[in-house]
Amino acid sequence: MAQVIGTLPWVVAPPGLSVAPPAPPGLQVTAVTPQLLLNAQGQVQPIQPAPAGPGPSPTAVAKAPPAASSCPEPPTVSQLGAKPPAPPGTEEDGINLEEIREFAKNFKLRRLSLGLTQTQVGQALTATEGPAYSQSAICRFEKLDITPKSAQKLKPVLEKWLREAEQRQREGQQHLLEFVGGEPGKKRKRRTSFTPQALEALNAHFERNALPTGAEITRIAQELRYEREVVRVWFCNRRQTLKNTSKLNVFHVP
DNA sequence: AGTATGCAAATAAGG
DNA sequence: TCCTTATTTGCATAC
Repeated sequence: MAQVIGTLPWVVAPPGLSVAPPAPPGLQVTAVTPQLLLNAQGQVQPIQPAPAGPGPSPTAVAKAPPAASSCPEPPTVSQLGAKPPAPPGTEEDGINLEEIREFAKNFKLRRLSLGLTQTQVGQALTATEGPAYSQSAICRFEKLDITPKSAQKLKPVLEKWLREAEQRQREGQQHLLEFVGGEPGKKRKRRTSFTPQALEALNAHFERNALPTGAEITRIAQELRYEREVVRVWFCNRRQTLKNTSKLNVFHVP
């Protein structure tokens, strides 16, 4: 059977490594994130020409699609619980929902006892070997706003971390939020944030050709200064989004 | 300040 | 290798 943690080739990016931007002036390194301090990833971000307005106004993102958000979303744990017959022993695809619910509740309680925020837990998990999760993930887990499958995957990770965190507290609370363990670095690649300029360019390319060849993707990537893979995936996702939205519109003619 | 959440990157799985 | 489809997950920001 498939196992918990997937096997990702993405190497963990040790925080605090210096980027070597071969890029021209006006280089931008990943949008500043308030929640996570570590950026690393050593990814060269896109150049940022002259936007438009010299004004200091920060807000300038353009909303393209009107958004018809109602895709076939998978049911979350909490939703499943609201089903008619949901007596003791609720199970979904071999997953004990009750147990997960209980742990989620418990987890939150114990997290609070440790005096930690979701953000801190997320950071701790990120610093850890093994899978990393964000504040969002912790939040969703506690609320059970995730699929049973995801919850099942998260549970052991949180369980282990919590146990060790409590133990560390018990002993000298030396190193607050860190712990070693788990396998070698297997972490999800950090999510790329495209600049509005880059998105504009990407969309322009997409309009001309939604299915660029490998060579074209390479060119675009170089032009925009993003990893080729990132650009390739962008096109895949863009196609998917387009397909999904138009599919919806067929049945929803306003 | 923490937490919740919308949109969309990133990933998994089957060609 | 890279596509599609389905899904997981996180950045950014709203609350």
